[in-house]
Amino acid sequence: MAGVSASTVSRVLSRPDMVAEETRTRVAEAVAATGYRLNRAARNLRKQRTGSVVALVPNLGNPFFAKILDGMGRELAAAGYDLLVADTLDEDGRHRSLRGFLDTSRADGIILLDGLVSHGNLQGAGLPPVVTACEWIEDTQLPRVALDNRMGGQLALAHLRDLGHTRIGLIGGPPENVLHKARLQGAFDMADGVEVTIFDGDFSLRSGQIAAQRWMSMPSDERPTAIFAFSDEMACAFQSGLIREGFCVPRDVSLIGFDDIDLASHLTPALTTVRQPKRALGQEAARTVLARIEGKAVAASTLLQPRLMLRETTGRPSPV
Amino acid sequence: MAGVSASTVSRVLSRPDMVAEETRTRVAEAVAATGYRLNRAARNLRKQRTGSVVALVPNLGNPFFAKILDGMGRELAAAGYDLLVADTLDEDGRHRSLRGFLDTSRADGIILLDGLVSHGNLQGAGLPPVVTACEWIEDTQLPRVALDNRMGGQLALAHLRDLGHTRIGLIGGPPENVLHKARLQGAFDMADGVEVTIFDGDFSLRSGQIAAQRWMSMPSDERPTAIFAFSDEMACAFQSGLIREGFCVPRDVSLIGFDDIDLASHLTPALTTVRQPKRALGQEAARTVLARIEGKAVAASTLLQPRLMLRETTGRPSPV
DNA sequence: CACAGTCCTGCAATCGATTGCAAACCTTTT
DNA sequence: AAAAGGTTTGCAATCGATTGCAGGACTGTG
Repeated sequence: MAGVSASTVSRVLSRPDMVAEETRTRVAEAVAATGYRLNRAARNLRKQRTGSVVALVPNLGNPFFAKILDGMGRELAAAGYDLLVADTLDEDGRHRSLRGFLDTSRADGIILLDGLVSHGNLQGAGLPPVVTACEWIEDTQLPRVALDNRMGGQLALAHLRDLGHTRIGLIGGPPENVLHKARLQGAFDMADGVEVTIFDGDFSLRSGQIAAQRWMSMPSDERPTAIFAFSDEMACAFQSGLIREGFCVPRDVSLIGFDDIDLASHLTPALTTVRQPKRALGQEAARTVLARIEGKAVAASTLLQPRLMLRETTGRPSPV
Repeated sequence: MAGVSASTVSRVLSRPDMVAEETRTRVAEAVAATGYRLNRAARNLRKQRTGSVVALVPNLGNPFFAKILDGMGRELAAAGYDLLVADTLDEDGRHRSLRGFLDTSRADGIILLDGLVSHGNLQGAGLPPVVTACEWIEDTQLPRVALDNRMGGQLALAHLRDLGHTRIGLIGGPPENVLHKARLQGAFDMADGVEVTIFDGDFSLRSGQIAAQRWMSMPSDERPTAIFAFSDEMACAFQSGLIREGFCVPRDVSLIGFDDIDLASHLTPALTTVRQPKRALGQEAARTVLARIEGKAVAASTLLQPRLMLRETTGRPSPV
């Protein structure tokens, strides 16, 4: 050692101003010389905190969540917190128990990105603060950070309607999904005088492909002249399904997606879509848990604004 | 309590067979009734472990890594470990110090997915075991889990050559990148009698776009008749850049990518590419750290096999 | 009945950092 | 010179689970 007690070392590291100049440098030298590293488990035990935040995502492999986690991770790292990630779904797509994560000795805060978790699990004393992000859980008081999905739906549909489309198809998500419901509502807000057809979907490429088949199988005078897909993946698969069969976008059908994934602008034709500020969502979610961890009050709901990205897949309906 | 000491409770939870049947149930009831939760910080302190593994990735937002993390996360969760993620790069793309993570009180093991970390940081006693995955660090003994990138390069180039191409362009990665070097080597292994042109790249969409411009600016009798891009993103941007100017794939140029991202098969035309088993890479990396954590010996290098995914972007060179 | 052998449980030390309290030292004022 | 105030440091308790060791209870055998 440097001839001082452990208390002093601790103080040098946490509140250096409390320690005399000379002692401080002596300790600092000893720390450097011995390569001393603070033991986090001991600190956590004593301080009753963990220094980490858990993000619970339905599917870690989804690129959309990757961008969100990126924003989240940076914000947390800047505040000195670690980011722990875990799936809410097991290999078979069933929700697994989250009990293990809802534990103050595991994490100081939880960011939940899955809206289909039963809120029973999130009740009770002694849990770390929970914030929902991107998705949210209905009938619950948990703070929410999300895109204004309803507005997103409005933007998309208004755009198509403004172009003159009166038969519009929607490729939605799972019916229970809150994003699906909110976007649907937004779409219907703007659907006066529009005939809306719903194509089932689940945000995946596969379901976009299926929607394409269904569209092509419809009599041509009944086909929607425009499609609003609730994810870029579905839009992309829809588009490629059609092009593969000789249809042309936007000549035969206008198409608008949702998310604005990086690839959207590099498709041919480039995909018109509703942009979600993904990194900003992650950052805002992180800020919100951090505030809750520090016991500050936070807004019940933080809505970020979507933006319409006009590119090449939408146009006026063909005459006739 | 249930009328027993803390020791007994601890034993019920960790080695129940050591405890009498009756005591065990009594304790179990008390645990259920009081909602007792074990404090992980205390356990970690006592056991000198953390129960978590850190994955250090160059860019959390990259969908490619998302898939890898997915496989990794599942494997680790099954073994009772948490997955912590952190970026090796700061907002400006500079490498930040990893000292903080190389600490046994932070994590029991490290999976490093960035090949450009100077190995000086990874030396020294008292560090948790480090395993490199996907990328690796040259001149170092760290265990590696990666795709056989050289083989991937061979597959791609052999395919193009077999189709009859003799002028082939490569869109590479950053020159220092180990993946770039390995794929390049593989490509040259098969380049007998082939005139190879290198287009600079960095795996990003943007660089694919730039390569497209360069290709189009070449005199048509000097243009490579086939392109091998070292990432699907670059291939995709290259393709869209060309199509946008009225060129046709594979009529005017054959194109093969690398990775097999989900979208590859939903582009038009669908992208021929070299598939990386992304989840398997993550799993294998996880298994390897776990083995190292348990002190087992592991292979110095685990290579997974790439697979050629034949789709629509490659064909024979046009006559003339 | 005594003794050995099992089985179960509690005692107490331990992991390493933090922090309230008080002692020690130093400066300034009366 | 003594009292008052301020600064710096160490002492010792604390966070909660784990585990080697020892003692107590119980069973079976000679």
